[in-house]
Amino acid sequence: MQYDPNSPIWLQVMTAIKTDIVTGRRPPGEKLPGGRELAVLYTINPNTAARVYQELEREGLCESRRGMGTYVTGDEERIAQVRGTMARQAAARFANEMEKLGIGRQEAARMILEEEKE
Amino acid sequence: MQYDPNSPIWLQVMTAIKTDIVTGRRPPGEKLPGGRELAVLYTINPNTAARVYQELEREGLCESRRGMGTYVTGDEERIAQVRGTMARQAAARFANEMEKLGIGRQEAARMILEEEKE
DNA sequence: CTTAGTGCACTATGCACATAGTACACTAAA
DNA sequence: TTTAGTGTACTATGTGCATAGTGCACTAAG
Repeated sequence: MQYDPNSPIWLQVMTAIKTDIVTGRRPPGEKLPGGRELAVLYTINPNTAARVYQELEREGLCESRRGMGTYVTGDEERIAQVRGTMARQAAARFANEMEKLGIGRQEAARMILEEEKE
Repeated sequence: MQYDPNSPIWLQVMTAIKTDIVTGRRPPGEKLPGGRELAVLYTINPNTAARVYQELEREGLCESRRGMGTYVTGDEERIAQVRGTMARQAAARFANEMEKLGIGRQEAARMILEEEKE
């Protein structure tokens, strides 16, 4: 994984796993990799990995049990709620950025539809 | 101005001024506030303010002249180019985020058009 | 020449992040 | 009971960001 130096690594890894959860790639109740294993998977420090799970737990997306591991929450309503929030926030941020650039919603939407994939 | 603690302040202030330049709120050739004055305007440290101008100069959006101050570049082509890049990058980032959430371009564009303003 | 404003280059401190390493408590399985 | 895997809690180090403060070189205006 490629990391942006202008943003904390724990936040970037957290967002990646968060996305896996809300899209169902990591289903409710599933066991997540152990802290030490996560560190290897994402080439980060075990302490940073622990931070990732702490923050995910704080958002109600997973539960850590000492000696057993960390699991995706079974609260599907919460997961759906977070997914909606993520989408709405992304849209709001984009609309805001474009507005600051003096580009209206019509034009912004058009750019999304016609955008080239690189 | 409100600062996001998960991103460097110099980058946030830089983006703000960059936006002012590409939208014409700060026209080509205009004198920008002095480093010490900028620090007061944005409630940041003079060193951080200096960093902002250094980075803006590195992007070819302003020119600093010792003893005279910092000025918006007169290269209007460069300004237009940066504006286009900012818009395209914002669109690409948004489309990518939505794709990761399993939301297609049609739906993403619809959200932009129908998004509520808060 | 003097002065004010400027860019620019330093030193120093505090903090968060990321790293490395160690240790302990707990759980499940052999 | 022993063992492996786990979450959790420490200490310690290095780095970048942001802060504070000082000083110097340069420019334009008085």
